[in-house]
Amino acid sequence: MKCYKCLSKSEAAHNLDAEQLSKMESNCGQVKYEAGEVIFKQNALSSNIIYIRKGLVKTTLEINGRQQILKINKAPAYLGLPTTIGDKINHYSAVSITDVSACIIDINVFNELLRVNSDFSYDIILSLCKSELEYLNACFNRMQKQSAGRLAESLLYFSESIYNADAFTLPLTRCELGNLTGNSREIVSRTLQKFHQDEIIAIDGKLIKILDKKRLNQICKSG
Amino acid sequence: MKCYKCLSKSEAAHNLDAEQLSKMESNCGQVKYEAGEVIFKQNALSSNIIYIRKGLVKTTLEINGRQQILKINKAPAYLGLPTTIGDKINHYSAVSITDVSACIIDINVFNELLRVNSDFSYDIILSLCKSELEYLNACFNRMQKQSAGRLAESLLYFSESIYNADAFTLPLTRCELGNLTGNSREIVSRTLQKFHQDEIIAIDGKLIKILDKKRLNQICKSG
DNA sequence: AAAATAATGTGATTTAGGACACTAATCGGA
DNA sequence: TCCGATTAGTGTCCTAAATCACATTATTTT
Repeated sequence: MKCYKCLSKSEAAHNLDAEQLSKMESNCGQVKYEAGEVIFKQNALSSNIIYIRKGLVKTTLEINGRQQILKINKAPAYLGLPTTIGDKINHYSAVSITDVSACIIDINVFNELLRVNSDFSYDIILSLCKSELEYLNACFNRMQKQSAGRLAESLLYFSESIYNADAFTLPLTRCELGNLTGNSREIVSRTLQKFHQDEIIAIDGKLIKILDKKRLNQICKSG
Repeated sequence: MKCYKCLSKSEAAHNLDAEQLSKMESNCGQVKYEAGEVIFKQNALSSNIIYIRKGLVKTTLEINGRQQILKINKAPAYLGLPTTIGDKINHYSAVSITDVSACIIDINVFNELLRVNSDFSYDIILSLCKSELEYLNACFNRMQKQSAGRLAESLLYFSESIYNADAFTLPLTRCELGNLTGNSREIVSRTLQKFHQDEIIAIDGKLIKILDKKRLNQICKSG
């Protein structure tokens, strides 16, 4: 597919002219991943920028056998800008959690585009800044809140930022939800159960419906 | 002082030509802060980029009366790029923890420089990427390790990244060290005491000397 | 130098949440 | 359609760490 008529082009890529787009196009692979595939791996050499056109991807950090899900990345989004530009090796892994369509862009071409098109590079700066603000928020959330607050935050995040719906199918297992929120699998189970009992949410396996968003927000905010 | 002969210019600013530097110079204030002064405040409108030429600054996030120190920023460094470029209001505060010399750069001028000089903007992208990788590391550190591991990490950070010395004067109170590492004041006291008893460090008030770096590293890594 | 304020050290108590052990359910493949 | 393998729920126990409550020191302030 040609980049210039791509409908899921990134905000930044709208600043590229025909020549620059065709340059990108000829150095860019279009790939499809099924759910659960590794897109790139922590500690591997990083030589590509990934642009997610469709789907959800988790970025994870693993040390000493312990795994932390850093973020749920939703299309459209660049993946691994920091880890590809900021260092030679990947500081984290990326794994698809739904079916994913992605463009794999050569880092050298990407860097060249950053050099020649300042509108493009400014948009990249913007997105890096916004992503950092998100991380800081998440950092606070995880550090200063306790179990229920962190979990409430995650549910609201899925509802508001990922699915834009009160009811959704959680794309993660309880264990992964634990890795995302810094809880054990058991605590996730119990806390969700508790929310269910209190009629804040309804659960049916992975299907979750937020019944009392106000109360969930309160739990999230008060910690 | 003229920017073009400034010796503590940022890496990025070395890419600016004479004209661009003079543009920056005429829209830039040089300010000195004593330890403990607020440089910018969370929730205030953000209209300046701060460049720290000398000193240490803590960035802090406060919600519901709970405070989290996000990072100890050491000169030379830009402060608040994400919060100034990424949003209209500051998502966090910055407070000097030593005497600080800083340049206050108007955001509009800074943005203009990003637009006209792609080498400058590439270096800014680089520093944003590196800073994000640092945050991710810190995030993991704080999430997955327990008290002693987090504290060990902080001591090593001060020793290796801030002071480049085994002995140093901690620039934070026990309480602040708690806010940085996600511990209570009491646990910080007790754990430092414990390290002292085990002859891993020597303490005299704020003076800290690392005696057994190997063991401290091990505590840091194993969590 | 005295008084006020803030920072630190320490014991006792409480509690959130992790670990383990097991059962039940659900999924995915041949 | 059956079987092994993940995934989920739940009770019990235990530990790390927060909190409380003071005692004790530094540091400012006047």
